[in-house]
Amino acid sequence: MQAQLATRPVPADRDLRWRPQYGTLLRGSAPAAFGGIDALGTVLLVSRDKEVYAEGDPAEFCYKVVAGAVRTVKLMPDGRRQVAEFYLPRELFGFDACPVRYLSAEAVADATLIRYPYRRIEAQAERDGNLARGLRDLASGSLRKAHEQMLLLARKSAQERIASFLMDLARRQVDGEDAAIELPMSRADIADHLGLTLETVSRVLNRLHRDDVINLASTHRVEIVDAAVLDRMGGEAWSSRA
Amino acid sequence: MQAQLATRPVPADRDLRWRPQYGTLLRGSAPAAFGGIDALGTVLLVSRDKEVYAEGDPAEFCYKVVAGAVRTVKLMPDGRRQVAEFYLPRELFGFDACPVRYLSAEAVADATLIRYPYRRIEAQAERDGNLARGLRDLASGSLRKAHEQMLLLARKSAQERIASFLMDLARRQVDGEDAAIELPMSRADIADHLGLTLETVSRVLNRLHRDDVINLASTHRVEIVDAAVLDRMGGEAWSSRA
DNA sequence: CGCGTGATTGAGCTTGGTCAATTACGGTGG
DNA sequence: CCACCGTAATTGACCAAGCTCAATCACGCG
Repeated sequence: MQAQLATRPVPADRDLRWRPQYGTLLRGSAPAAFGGIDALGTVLLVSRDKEVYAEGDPAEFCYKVVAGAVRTVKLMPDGRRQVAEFYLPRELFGFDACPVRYLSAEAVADATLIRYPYRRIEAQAERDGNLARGLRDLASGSLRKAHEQMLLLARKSAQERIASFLMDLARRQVDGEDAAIELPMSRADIADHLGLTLETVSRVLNRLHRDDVINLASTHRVEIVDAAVLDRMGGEAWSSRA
Repeated sequence: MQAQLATRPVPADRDLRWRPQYGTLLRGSAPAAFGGIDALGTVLLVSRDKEVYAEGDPAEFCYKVVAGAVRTVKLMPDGRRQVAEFYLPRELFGFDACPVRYLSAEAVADATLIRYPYRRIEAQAERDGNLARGLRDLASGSLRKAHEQMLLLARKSAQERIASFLMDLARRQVDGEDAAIELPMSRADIADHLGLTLETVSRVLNRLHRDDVINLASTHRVEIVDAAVLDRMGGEAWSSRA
């Protein structure tokens, strides 16, 4: 449902708007530890390809994705690009405890976000040990993820990268319908996340389709036909969850 | 001097030993914010290729390198390896706020470390705001470094990777003698850090030598002949420091 | 119904990997 | 002090995964 929203442009009269929060949007926030922060947030709509923040910006806010999707990006002067991470509904980003952004964040598809003032989150964390632990877990989680991505980029084949990526998305997907994955991002985005070209991404996806490991329901929707095979393709000795 | 120590085997009667701290070893600890923690540490000697900790270990301690060098490593079941980071004298590692190690740490060369109990560091940070900020900076620094490495692995050529690596080492080197870098690690270690093969590392280093950008004084010692060129080769629009 | 962006597919090509010697170096023992 | 030995580094020849360039194709939107 919210993926629908992701693909259809919001009738925005401005690229970047914010409004007082809606209680309903805030239900079911990510880890329980973050329950207390919703009251601090305001809703923010960002349309496709618009920046949430830019490299070099002061890091005053952090965010939760409600709908749509966000990518964090690092650029080289000549245009080569690395998509550090995608953020899906319910996920938090921009929580790095740094004074200045070293990545930019952009909406992959029209996105609904909640924005929290960093200062106030920190203040809250002073009082709420649970939240403080949540923040630390978030930080250590990002670092762990980054190191997994480094292994992927340094040592995995194109097919292994795609397989790992799809299984990761499948695990993070909100809905319970096991086998279907929304891919709100373009092939180019995937390529820049996995250190490949968009042609290679396309080729590998279609090969996996031909080999009946996945089903390309549409360009932005993949159904996993054989999760076990896909998982094994990813290389790492993952931790189960059949 | 301490690089010397790195290459010459310590006459260790045991692979892994610890002794009460030596005051003299603790001078000039990394960022000023960490001044207060020295009293909590004990000295630890680890000989070449021995583990400081393993993936899966509980993360009870964190460390400072006094002499020698350490690498953090991630392995795939089939043996493919990624060296996440090297740690040189004065640098801190193992400070990730996670309950369990997701990387292993090994001595690249015989190393002298100082080991701090994580709990006590945290307790200290409760009282010492400076230290707390130091820990946060360390975390955000690692994340930033990891993302730079992701860009390197995903998008840079072999030559760019080597150039970036050498400039990074040069900047981190302790001594003032500008142009000389100690490379305590093997070509294979470098390769596994940069997502290359050891043959490619060797070829590129020797090409840079032939092109008079660097001078291979010995296998483990590189002198930078033309830092500006090397820097430019690295790709990123670095932040100066001629 | 047509148009434009994004995806797919194909045909070479390049960079870096593989395999295989050969060389050099540090450490050891005579 | 020097010869020897084992490991690590270098170098070469060849190979292949994935990139580049270039058409097509197809889907979503007006």
